[in-house]
Formats: sequence, structure tokens, C-alpha cells
Amino acid sequence: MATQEWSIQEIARVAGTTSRTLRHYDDVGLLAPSRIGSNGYRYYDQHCLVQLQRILLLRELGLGLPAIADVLDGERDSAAALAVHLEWLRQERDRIDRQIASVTTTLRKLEGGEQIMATEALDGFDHTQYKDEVIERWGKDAWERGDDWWRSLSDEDKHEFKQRQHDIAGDFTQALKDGKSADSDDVQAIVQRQYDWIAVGWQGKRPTADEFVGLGQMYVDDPRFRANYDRHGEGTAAFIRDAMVAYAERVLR
Amino acid sequence: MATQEWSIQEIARVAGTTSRTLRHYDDVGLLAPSRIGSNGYRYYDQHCLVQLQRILLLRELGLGLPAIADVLDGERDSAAALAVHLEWLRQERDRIDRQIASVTTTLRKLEGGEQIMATEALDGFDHTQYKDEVIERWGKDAWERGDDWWRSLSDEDKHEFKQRQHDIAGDFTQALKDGKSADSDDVQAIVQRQYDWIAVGWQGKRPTADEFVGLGQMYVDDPRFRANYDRHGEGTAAFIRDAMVAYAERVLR
DNA sequence: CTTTACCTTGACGTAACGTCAACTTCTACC
DNA sequence: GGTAGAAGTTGACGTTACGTCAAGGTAAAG
Repeated sequence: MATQEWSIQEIARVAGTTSRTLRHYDDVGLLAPSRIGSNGYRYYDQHCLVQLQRILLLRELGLGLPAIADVLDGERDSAAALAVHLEWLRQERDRIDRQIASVTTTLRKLEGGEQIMATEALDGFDHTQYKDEVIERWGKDAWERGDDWWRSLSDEDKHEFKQRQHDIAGDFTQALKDGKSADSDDVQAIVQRQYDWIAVGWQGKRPTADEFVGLGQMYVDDPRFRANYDRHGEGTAAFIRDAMVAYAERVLR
Repeated sequence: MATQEWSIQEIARVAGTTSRTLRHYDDVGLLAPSRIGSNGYRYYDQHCLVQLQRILLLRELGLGLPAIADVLDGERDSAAALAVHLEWLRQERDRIDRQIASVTTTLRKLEGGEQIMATEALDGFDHTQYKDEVIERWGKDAWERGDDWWRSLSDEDKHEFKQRQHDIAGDFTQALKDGKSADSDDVQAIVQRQYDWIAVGWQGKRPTADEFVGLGQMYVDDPRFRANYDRHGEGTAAFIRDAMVAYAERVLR
């Protein structure tokens, strides 16, 4: 009546896997042998073989062992498990597709002789870097509006926007080097440009005095902003903050 | 002149990663801090920041840390590394696409009410299971011819082919139960069907006496074949072998 | 009785960190 | 100057699904 039994290697060959895998499935409680000899040997029967073949089938479809265990234990319908898995597979494929697109783009740029690494990386104004802070300070809507706006820009516009900021920061540094005070007219003129630049980034919403002061303080507190400004010259971030505070007092209040 | 230095957390925030990651990169030799304080603290400078941003850029493109290390050490051109990586990404996508197709097919069958697990899994005649043995015994060409032939069959033909084998094995088991001897005329008639069935699988090439005996012995020796035949009843494999040996002596020689 | 094949458990390695845990150091405040 | 809190350090374990030795006991064959 076919009450046959196999040793661990035999059933491994029957099912097309390895004995190590069988021991692993035993260890993690996925598939226990039907009998264990007094010598400790594992023996498997027909029922085990069926279970094992189910396991291997689901595994080939890419399911993880815990998910397979759920199906075998009857805690989850196999169709449901496969449907969930299918969704995961689709997301994985999308992720890889996006990576392929990124790599392809990068490769084209490299072939065009662009030095992506040194320049773009040093740019320091990848706006997505500030996502969490923006959301925390001004809410999720503000971030999404800003993000939409940023994405809507052409590469040229983006570059121009960042270039403006770069020039402003450079001028601040020069003024600092020249010994000008933060509330001098020269420096306040630079602050005016900074204010306008921010207003563009805010899509026309002009910062209040408090908001402007808050921004200036953040340039000093947040190491990412500080690094970006101090890149032009040490102390620039603090200098800009002082100038912004003076501007807020004199012009915005 | 912006000879700035950052602590580990600061540079982590600047670059948008974590201090743990920085320590890991230090551990694996990917990025060492520019200076280590007498207290053991890690400090990073501008150059480190640039390197780190290169690392993170490549990592986002999916490269592994060893590959990134090669690029940073100048041992490999970044374009070359990306090209290799792109090929790997494409293969991954293909693999996932195949899995998606498999899962989708399986899901459709399940919706159609088919009990894939219990039946197909128990079928026991997934011919790819025997690939290694076939190649070892009869060469690679034999396997490829057989594989092509098998793939060319429709699902119905495949089912019919397997059904024939199933019927034959069942008849052998019945004969064994009935106490018939392996060289009796009744049993030899079944062997005749078995012989014809094999010839179909060999695409008309009819086995010699030695080949036929060898096959019969393999049914007993190879646990996968033995399991398949003994599934019908214990001892069937050995009985079939005996019957095949008798047939080889009487008919084929 | 010995060789040979097969079985056992235990432990490390894999990719790239996340996450405690235990302990030391810096900074700020009273 | 003492102390709390933030930040730093070095381990070490966990993650996925086994592959791959290593050391030692068991079984089948000559």
C-alpha cells in the first residue's frame, strides 16, 4: 500500500533538492520528518513528500518560507498568498525598472563627458534632503506643493535657481571677508536678494518676519544647511543669519 | 577656506544617511574618517564628504559596496562598473518577469478550481528532474532532443503521455498483487506496452536489450524512479525490472 | 574487519546595515 | 564642580535561506 519511507538524501533526490535544505526546513519548523530513528536519522513518508513538493513549488514562485508555512498550516489560502506575492513582485519589477532608467541616464551623461560625481554631488542643494524638516516645520502640504513645483522645473531652471543661491552665498562670504557688518546697507541688499530667492522657492508666498528669522536660524542649526553655506567660507552661515535677523527687524516688521 | 570638519552625526545628516552606515563603511574599508580624535571620535572633512556622496549615489543606483570600492579606488571605471551593473539589473528584471508570469498562471489555474498542489506535484514525472542522469547516461544531445520533443507537446499530449505510464504502472501493480510472475504472458504483455511507451519518449528510437535492462535497473536504483513506481504499490519497481529483464531476454535478444 | 557512504549536530559566511547594550566623553547648566 | 543629557565608542545579534566545512557516530558492502 505504498507506505514507503525515504532517507533524507533519497527524498532530497526525489524532490530535487538537498539534504541540507531538508534539515533547514526541519529546523525552522516548516517540514518535520515523519519518523526519527533511534540513531537520530530522519525518515520521510509519502505525506512528507507531498508537502515538500508543495513547498518547493511555492518557493520557485518566489514565496518566502514564512508565507509558505502559512499556506501549509492552512492559516492562509494559497490563492491569497500568491495574490499578495504577485503585488510584491510587481513592485520589485517597478523598482528595478526605475534603477535601470537611472543607470542608463547616468551612463549617457558619463559618455557625454559629464563629471556627475564631483559636481552634482557637491551641489549640496538636493531639495529632497530637507523633506522631513520641511514637513515638520510647515506641514505636509507645503512639502508637496514645493516638490511639485520643483519637479515642474526644467533642468535649466533648476540649475539657474541653484546658481542664484550659489551667487548670493558667495557674495555674503565676500562681504564677511571684507569686514562689512551684517546690518550694513551693502549686506542688507544681498539679504534682499536672498529674500526674493526664497519667495521664488515658496512659489510667491513671501515669508513673514518670524519665518525669515526662523529660516536664518535653521541655516546655522541644521548641519546640512550650515555645511552648504560654510562651504563658501567658514562663518558664512552665522553671518547670513545675523543679516537676515537685521533685515527682518528693519524691513519686515 | 572652508577647511571644515564634521562629527559623524553631522556628516551623516549632511549626506542624508546614518552614523551607523558611516561606521560600517569605516569597518569595511570603504570610507575612513579624515581624522580620529584622541578620544576615538571620527571626524570627516570636505574630501570625505565628496567620497561619501559618490558612494551614496552609486548605492542608489543599486551597486554593491565592493563594486563601489573598486570605482573609488580607481581600479575600475565608473562607466564600466555601471555597464556591468546594468546587465545584472536587466537579468534581474527578466527573472522577476518570469516569476510574475508563473504566479499569474498558477493563480488562474487556482481560480479555475484546479488543485495544482495535490495532483501535479504528485505526478512524479517532471521530466526535468532526470536531466543530470539522462545527460550522464546518454549524453547531452539525447537530453536536448528529448527536451525539445517534450516542450513541443501540447498540455493534452503531455497529460496523455503521463497517463499512459500511470496506467501501465497500475497494471503492473495489479499483476503483482494477483501473484502473477514477471515472465508470465500477461505481465509480458504489459512490458510490451512499457517498451512502446519508452520508444515514444525516445522519439521512435527503440531501446536495445541492454538499454532496456539498464532502464529497468535504474527504476530500482534511482530513488526518484523507485518512488514513482512504488507509489502504486510497494515492490512495483523491482517487479517491473524483473519483467523488463525477462522481456529483454525473450524478445529483444 | 575495514572501507566507504551516509547520518548527526554545530558553527561560520553571506549584504548591508538596524538595533540594542554597556561604557566613555563632551556640553550645558546650576 | 557636580550632574544630566546628548553624542561618541566598540561589540554583538538579527535579517534570508540555505552552502559549506568540521568532527564524530552509524550503516551497508566486500
